[in-house]
Amino acid sequence: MHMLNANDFDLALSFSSGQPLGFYADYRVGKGKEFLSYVTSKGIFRLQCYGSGARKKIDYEFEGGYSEMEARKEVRKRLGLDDDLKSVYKAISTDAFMKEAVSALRGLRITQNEPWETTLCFVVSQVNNMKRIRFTIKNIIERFGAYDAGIGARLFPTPHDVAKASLADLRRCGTGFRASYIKSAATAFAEGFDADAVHGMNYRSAKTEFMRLDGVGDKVADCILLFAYKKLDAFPIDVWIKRTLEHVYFSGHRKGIMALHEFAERRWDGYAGYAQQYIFQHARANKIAKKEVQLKRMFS
DNA sequence: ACCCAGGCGGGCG
DNA sequence: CGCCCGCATGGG
Repeated sequence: MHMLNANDFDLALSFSSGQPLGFYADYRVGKGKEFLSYVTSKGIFRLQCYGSGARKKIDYEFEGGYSEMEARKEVRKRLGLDDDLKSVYKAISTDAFMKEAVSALRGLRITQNEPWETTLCFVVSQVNNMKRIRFTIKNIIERFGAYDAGIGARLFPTPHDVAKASLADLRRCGTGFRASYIKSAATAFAEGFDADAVHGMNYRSAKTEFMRLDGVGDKVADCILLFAYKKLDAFPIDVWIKRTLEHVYFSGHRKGIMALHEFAERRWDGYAGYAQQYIFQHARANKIAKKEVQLKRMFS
């Protein structure tokens, strides 16, 4: 068992706020500890989180193709432990709404996941809900991941594993109309799409590169850049973000996606991705702007 | 019976 | 560019 210090890290929030980790990891609470386990394409990690504030600790163990140093780096990176939250909070606490969100969600971090895992998760996420996204991703792991007898579990399926699946088999995982997008993205990753090269690109170029994949548009591309490449200027705009920005900053007036991108870039320069995650989670937790939408619909 | 869910691609003007 | 539609599927 190895140990890490994890100041200002809230595992439950980071896990449950719609990030890839929350789509394929297992999480539970007990005995004053939180437990998290997740598979990668190379192995498995099991974590225990305990303590609070500046004395927060994480014990972890791993199996699979990782050296001690690689495993430690994997956990720190995966959980976002090296992010300087003080700087983040300073940059995104631009108004009363953001201060309230930060105050309510202190310790929520942006996780960093593998590009292929993240792509699969967010292609599956489109016009879908959290519960079914988790259901579908777990089905895909169970059905297509290679069984590792040493570990006693299925690893996260590689692009090749998924590319060779039939559309019908993908459908059986609950993917619905996204099956062809998934197969197409898996094929691209398996046949030379250079996911590693994207690390060295700026946000704009990286986004253009990912949007060439069938089934990856503006929103999914931003999710991949944020949650796999940690490009903090990425700002995924889903229905919640759109409604909430319109509600909080534009008196409820409707705005186009591009206008909202420009707004976020100006307002949270360099940290828009973090702002987005706090807006998303805070809006959902409090159903902000949702009742208003329903009322409008009733009287229109 | 309807609406909604971390959208996207294609067609139209 | 903008808007509108269909795309599976389960849950309120």
